[in-house]
Amino acid sequence: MSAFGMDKIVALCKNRGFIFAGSEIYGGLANTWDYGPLGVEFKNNVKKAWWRKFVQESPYNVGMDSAILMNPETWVASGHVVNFNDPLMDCKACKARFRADKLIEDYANTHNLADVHPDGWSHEQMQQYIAENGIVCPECGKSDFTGIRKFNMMFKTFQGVNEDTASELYLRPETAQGIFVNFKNVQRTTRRKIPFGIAQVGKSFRNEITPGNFTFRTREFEQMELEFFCEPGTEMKWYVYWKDYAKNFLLSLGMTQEHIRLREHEQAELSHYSNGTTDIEYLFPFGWGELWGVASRTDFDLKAHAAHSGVSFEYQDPFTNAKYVPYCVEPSLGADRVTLAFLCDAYDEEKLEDGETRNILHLHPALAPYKAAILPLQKNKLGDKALEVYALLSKYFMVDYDDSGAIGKRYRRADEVGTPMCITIDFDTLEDGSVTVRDRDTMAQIRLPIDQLVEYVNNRIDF
RNA sequence: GCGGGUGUAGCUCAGUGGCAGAGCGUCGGCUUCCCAAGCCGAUAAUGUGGGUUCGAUUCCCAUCACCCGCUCCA
Repeated sequence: MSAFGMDKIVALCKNRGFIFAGSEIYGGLANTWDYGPLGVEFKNNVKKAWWRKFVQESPYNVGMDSAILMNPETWVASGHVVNFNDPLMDCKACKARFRADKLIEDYANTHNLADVHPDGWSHEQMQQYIAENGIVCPECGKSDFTGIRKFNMMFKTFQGVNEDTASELYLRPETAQGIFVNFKNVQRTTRRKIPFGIAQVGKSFRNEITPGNFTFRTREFEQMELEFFCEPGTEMKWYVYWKDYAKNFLLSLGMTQEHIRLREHEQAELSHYSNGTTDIEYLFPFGWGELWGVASRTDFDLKAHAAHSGVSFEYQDPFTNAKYVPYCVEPSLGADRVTLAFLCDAYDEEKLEDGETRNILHLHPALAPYKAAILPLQKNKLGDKALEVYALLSKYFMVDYDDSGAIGKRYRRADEVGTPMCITIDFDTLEDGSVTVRDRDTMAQIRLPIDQLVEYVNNRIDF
């Protein structure tokens, strides 16, 4: 377990403008969160870092940004319409909740009724079967259920003016399908040869039954997904490759190694489409939580869309002329989750020699909302010079300017939001054009000419 | 969704059936000028909606939100 509770993280986020509760003035809306001025910088930095490693610096991958609203047939093909749709019923006596199809399956199994498969049944059929066979609540043994309520994890909305079934749309529950349906477009226009990948960052929506743990599980969330296409038979090599690549990404941005673990799914736990899945988990204050799902998905997705749309997703290898539907390895990362993980990992309360405590975020400089704080040691006489330095650096970086209160207090303010460098302007600055750069983590101070600051900060934020 | 708990200032907490308080923070002024100094001043709150009452932040009901546990979870 981490040393600090989530309440400390939430309090810091609220106090310093990282994350606010959503729609607060109207009494809030459960489990929605708004990123404030510092939070949006921080999260954008996380996304930029991911994009740099997975698109910009990758010899294999290209990016795209697909629409949230997609033709509903997409979700029929992907299986989400069927599998994201649970028939729920509650026991009125003991308030326990069950899936009606599971109740019937369990009943069929214990009574050796091999030909009872409720998968394709209507709700009326299931309800009638439960009543006729006197299926009882596994919890309390009574037979007093509510009616079946359809629970679909996908958010539904309407396109156009008519709110009828024909204009029904879903908000995408994952970004991946937007990549799959564009596979041919991207491959043709970029002239990529297998193996190559398509990356995307974007919002997804799932009507989770139980969200919670701050921004860890919300109904609206942002994903950073890569769909990597390779030749069948090579997928295990790439599966291992991206698993390592993903873990190294977290480590290169300073995440504590002991707070990361890779959990390989058991054979029985694997989804029907996967022949290998690993969760990269982080040790949050509330326990281990999944950050990154790395799954070998075989040719399930492309084949499903090919079958449903009638469009062929066959790829012809230009060297061997062999034709095949590519296999896919999918490392899928939660943007809000990994941002929260970096935040929890960076949070610390340091006891100082004088007995005082300072709150500090040891964020990697690449992720910190502000790269530097510009602090004039004296407001009236040094303010103009300090604003010059601010103008110079703000062309390239997010920097803060703070001239209120004692210098020590301003250092603490900067420490608390993870600003890695504090640049102080003093009376010598007016004479020789040099400033003091104070390091957040070591508190060490060095003297630098103003014209070397941009290069210095640039080196510090590299990863 | 179920059970329990909690809602007072930006934060942490007092308090009362009859004018709602402190510390911290924030802002302004004076002073100081390299690690939360000091003084002066300012700032702002009873989650929401009903009910009982002459009067409710306080008592009752509902609702919303949050926390803990359960349940669920591509």
